[in-house]
Amino acid sequence: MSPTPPPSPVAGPRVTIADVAEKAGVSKATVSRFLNRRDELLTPEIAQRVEAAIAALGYSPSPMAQALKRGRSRLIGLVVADVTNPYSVAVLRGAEKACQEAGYLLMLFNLGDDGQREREAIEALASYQVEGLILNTLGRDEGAAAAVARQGRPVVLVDRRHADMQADFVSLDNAGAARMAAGHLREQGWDDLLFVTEPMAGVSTRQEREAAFRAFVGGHPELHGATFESAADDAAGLEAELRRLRARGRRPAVLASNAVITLRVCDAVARLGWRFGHDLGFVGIDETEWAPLVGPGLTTIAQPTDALGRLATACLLERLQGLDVPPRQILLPGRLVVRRSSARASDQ
Amino acid sequence: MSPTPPPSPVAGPRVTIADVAEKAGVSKATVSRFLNRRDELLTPEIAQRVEAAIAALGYSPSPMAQALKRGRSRLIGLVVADVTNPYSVAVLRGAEKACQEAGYLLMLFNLGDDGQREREAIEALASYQVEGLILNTLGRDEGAAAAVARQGRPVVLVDRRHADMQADFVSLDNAGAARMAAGHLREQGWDDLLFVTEPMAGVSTRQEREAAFRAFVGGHPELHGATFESAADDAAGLEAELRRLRARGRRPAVLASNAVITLRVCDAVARLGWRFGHDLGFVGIDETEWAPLVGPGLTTIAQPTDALGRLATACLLERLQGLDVPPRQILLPGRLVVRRSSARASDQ
DNA sequence: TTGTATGCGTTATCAA
DNA sequence: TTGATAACGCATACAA
Repeated sequence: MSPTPPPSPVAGPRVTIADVAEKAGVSKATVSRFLNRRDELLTPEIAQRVEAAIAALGYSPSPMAQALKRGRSRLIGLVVADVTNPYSVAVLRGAEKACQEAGYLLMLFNLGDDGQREREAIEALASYQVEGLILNTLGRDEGAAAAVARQGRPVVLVDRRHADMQADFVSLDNAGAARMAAGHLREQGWDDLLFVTEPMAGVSTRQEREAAFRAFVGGHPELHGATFESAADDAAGLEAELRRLRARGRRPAVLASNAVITLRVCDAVARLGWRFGHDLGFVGIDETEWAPLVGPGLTTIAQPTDALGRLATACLLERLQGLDVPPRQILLPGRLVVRRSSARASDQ
Repeated sequence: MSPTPPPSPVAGPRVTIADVAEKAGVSKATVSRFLNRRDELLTPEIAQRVEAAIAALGYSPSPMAQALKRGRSRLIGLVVADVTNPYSVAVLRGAEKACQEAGYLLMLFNLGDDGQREREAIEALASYQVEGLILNTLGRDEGAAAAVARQGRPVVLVDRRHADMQADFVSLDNAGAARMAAGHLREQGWDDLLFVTEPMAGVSTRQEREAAFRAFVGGHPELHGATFESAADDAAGLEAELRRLRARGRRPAVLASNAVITLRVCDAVARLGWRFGHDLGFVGIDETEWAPLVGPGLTTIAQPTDALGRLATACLLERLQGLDVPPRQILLPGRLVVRRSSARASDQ
C-alpha cells in the first residue's frame, strides 16, 4: 500500500463524509459510526481503512450539518452589555477559555449603547442553535425573558440579575464586597463615608452594594454614611458633594462602587487638588491595572472575574448535560487589595 | 378572517418553512421565494397569505440550514491574540458593530496565552462556514497562512502583518505615530529620547515604530536617541536604563511604544520617585482612560481603534461582495493628546 | 458488523 | 406564477 498523500493543500469544495466513504470503500454510515461511536461495532480492519481515508483527505465534519441533524451546535451564545467594559471583558475571557476547553465556540453579541436590543440578541443567537446563553446585561429589555423562555435553552446570568428570568446566577458577593470595603475604611480610622455609585435604578448589582453599605454604617454608630448617585454628565455635582463631605470636618472617605466611578472620583479629586490617603480616604470596588499608579496607589476590591466566567460556563455545561435543579446562585468573594489611598486616617 | 394569534409563547419544536407553507396553503418553495426574492413572481394574494402565516407562527429561518444549503453563513470569524488587551477589545468593538449593521454575527476565538493555536482557531472557525476572517494575532503560527489559504476565504489583518499571508491589512500608521510622538517631545525641548518597547522579534508593529523612531532621531542631529527592549519580568532592567538615561544629564524623555510599556514605565518612575514632565518627559502610544490620572497626566497618541475595527469589517464585506483587487493596506493616523507629562523641558 | 434509506430546514432546478 | 423534488453534510432506524 502506497503512503497516503498529506491533506490536500488546495482550496476546493468541502470534503465530505461521502468522499471519505468512497475512498475507504465503505458506506457513509460506517464512516459516521467510526466518528461518533468508535468503540462499538467496528472491525479493526475497516476502522483502519476509514481512519486512513480521513487522514488522507484531511476530512473534518461540518458542525453546521451536525447541528442541523442533532439539534446541538457546540455553540454558546454570550450577550454582553458593553464590550468596552473591562469587567465584561475579563468575564468574557474566563468564559471563552472554559468553552474552548469543553469544545464549544462562543458567539458574541454586544449590545453597545442600547440595552433594548437584548431580545434581538437572544433571538439572533438562538437562531444559530446556540445550546445555551450567558447573559451579562442590564436586563432592561422586557422581551428578553420571554425570548429566553421561548427558546427553552439554559441560561446563566452573570453579575446582573434579571427580574423575571429563571436562571442560574453567578456574581461577586456584592454585599460582602461593600462590607469589606467599608470595614476596611473603618479600621483605618475613616469615619465619614460616602458611597458613590452610578444611578441605581433597576440595576441589581448597584442596589445590593449600596444596601450593604448602608446596613454596615447603620450597624456602627461611630460612622456617618451617605450615598451619592453620580451621573456621567455631572462632574460638577460629584465635586460639590466631595466638598460638602470634607467640609463636615470629620475623617472623610469615599467608597466607589465600581471602576467607572473610581475614574470619576479620581478626576474630581485631581481637580480639587486633594491627596488620597490624606485629605480623603478611598476604596474602590474593581481592581484595575492602573490602580497602583494613581496618586499613592488605590485600595481596591478585586473581583474574581476569570473564575466568574469559568463558573458561568461550568453552570451552563452542567445544564446542557441534563442537570435539572432549581436556579442556583453562586456568589464569589472579592479580595481586598490594600494600597495607600486608604492609609490610616490618623496618620495625616 | 379572525385576527391571527401572536407568536406562540411556548417552547416547542422549531417552526419551519414547512409549517408556514401548510398554514398558508402553499408549497415550501413558494414560502422560500417569498422570503428571498419577495419582489419578483408573486401574486399579491399569495404573498399576503404567506406573510400572515409567517407572522402567525412567529417563523424565522434557520441560518444553519441556510448555511448548509448555500454555503454562506452570515458569520464572520474573529481571532484575537488576547482579549485582555484593551486595544484588541476596542477593535473588536468596532468590528462587532459593523458586523451587526451588515447582518453578520461574530464568532470569537481567543488565543489566550499560546499564539501557536492560530491554525486551530482558523480551522475551528472555518468549519462553521464563516465567510471571512479578521485576524488580530501575532502571526507566529506557521500553519496559519496555509490554513487560511486552504479555506479560500477572505481575510483581513488588523494591526499585525503576517509574513506569508495574502490579505488586506488595517492598522495605525505606526511610523507616523512614532514620528509624531518623537516630534512632539523634540518640540517641547526634550533632547535625549529613549524608545521603550516590548521585545520586537517578529512583531511588525513594534519594529515599524522603532524604526521610525530611529529614523527620526537620525534626522535631527540635536537629538540623542536609544531603544530599550523591556521584558515583562525585568522591571529592574528598565529601572536601571532609566537611571542611565537621566544620568547623562541632558533633557531625558521616554517614548513608550504601547500601553503595556506605559504601565511599566509609570511603575518604574514611581519607584524612582521621579516626576513626569519634570525629571522625565513622556509620551506613550495608546490612549487609555487612566492616562489623565497618572502623575500630571500622560501625553499619548490615541489610536482610532473603533475606526480600525469598522474598516477591517468593511474590507471584508467588500471582498465578500466579490471585490477582487490585490491586498490593500489601510493606515490610519494617530491623534496626539497633549497632557503635562511632556510639558516643556525648559520649564523645569 | 455493515449498508440503505430517510430526514434535519433550506434553496434551487426543473416541470407544470 | 407555482409546486414537486433533489440536494447541502450528517446521523440514525432499520434491513441485511
